[in-house]
Amino acid sequence: MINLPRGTQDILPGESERWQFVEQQFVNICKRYNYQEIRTPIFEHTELFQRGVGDTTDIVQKEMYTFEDRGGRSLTLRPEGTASVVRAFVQNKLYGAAIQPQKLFYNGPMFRYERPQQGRMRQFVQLGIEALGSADPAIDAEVIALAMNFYRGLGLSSLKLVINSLGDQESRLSHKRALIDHFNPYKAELCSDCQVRLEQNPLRVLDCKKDHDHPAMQSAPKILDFLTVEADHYFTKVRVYLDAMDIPYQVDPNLVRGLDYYNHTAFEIMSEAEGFGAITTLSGGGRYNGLVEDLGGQPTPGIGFALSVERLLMALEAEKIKLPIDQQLDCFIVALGAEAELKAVQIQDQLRLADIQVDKDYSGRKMKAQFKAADRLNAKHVIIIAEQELIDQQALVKDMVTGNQQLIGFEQIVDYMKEVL
RNA sequence: GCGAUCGUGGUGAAGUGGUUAACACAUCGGAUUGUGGUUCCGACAUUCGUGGGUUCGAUCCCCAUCGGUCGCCCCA
Repeated sequence: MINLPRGTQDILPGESERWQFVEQQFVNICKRYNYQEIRTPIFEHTELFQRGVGDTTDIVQKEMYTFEDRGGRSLTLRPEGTASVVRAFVQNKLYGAAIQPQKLFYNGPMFRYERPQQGRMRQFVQLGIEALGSADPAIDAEVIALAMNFYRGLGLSSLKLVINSLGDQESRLSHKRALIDHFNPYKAELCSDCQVRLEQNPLRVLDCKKDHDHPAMQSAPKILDFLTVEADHYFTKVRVYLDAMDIPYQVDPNLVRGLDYYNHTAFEIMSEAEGFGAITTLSGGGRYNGLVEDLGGQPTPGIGFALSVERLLMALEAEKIKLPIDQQLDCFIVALGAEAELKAVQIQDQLRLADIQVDKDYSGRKMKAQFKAADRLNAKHVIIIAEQELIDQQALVKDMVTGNQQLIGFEQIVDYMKEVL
């Protein structure tokens, strides 16, 4: 037997309905916020992620599914969605479109080579949005609002929204210098990862879990103290908009996202539900005003977020939220004998063309077993066709809830079913 | 990359160094030759992830390997 690759999963009937529902709800909310779907390839040139996500990130350094195709090109299964969307934005000249900002959403599998655990798969599905072409703080708030309202609309309540500002380039440079000056005296005491981070990306030292309790961590210079007047003003406005929409949040000055392209607004939404796994992040996002330029486009501001469907379903489970999914079948046809089978197939087809959901037995089982099958499928009605029915040219239609049955002429079945359903 | 833990029929799950591997559910058949969710009876693992070792003998002991799960790191 060949098993599926580590860190992947089959989503089977019974479970797939939950995925469909959640994905449909996401499409609906995106429509309400006027975001339109974009579909990009599942793999891209490796260079896109190296440049877009950032060479120093864990994603690029150790988590990418990279392979060479037969033409010798280095390709990579996308580890996240933003780089591809921005690439498409530049390549298709969407910056020239009449409608600005371009408000896009996507839905699809992402791939990262990691050890699987609860809430972390090698292939996982992200739903995300990107708004390109506006540097208005109201868009930042809109993106956050869409995320929060999506979760709340599904019934989740144990949510924590954490936001921070990473500032503009000037803010970050002065902060970076301050961080290096601050940590250098303690460099030997930090974990090996952090010693490297201090060289490459000092900001990420701040969200190290190992050194979290190191005294130098508590006293480290906060980015918020280094924001330029403009960056500070921007962050304030984002918060004012969030307040106006009654979206509660916490400012966490240590929130640093793992991807290099972020600046200004960064946020994460976590579940605080009991019984949730060790990983609590449901989604994350932020602003990336330099990314379009980094990927060869004109300077264009952008912001977006992505959420994991796996983790969303976990959160719904943890909060014991029942999704409105009812597995029912309008009608099941019980047929006995070859001639009846033929009639059954004919009637079944007519019903289906009339937009009625129908199934029948395909194992030549006895009536009792066919009824059992109808019952298991939660059929609302059973249509019986056998010897006597063929003679009379009418079928026995049984309401499975009340148990009532009625003889209906073959020609009238479609109309009758339409009426009772 | 590191750590913990587990691996018995379609599923869940007991079990022991030694002639028949509990039990439950599901499935199928019958009681009821045209009627479901109830009941009763019967059927259903030459085999205990894979390979090797110890032993007269291993599903049970040892080693290796593969796989699942959870955690660390990091992240969605």
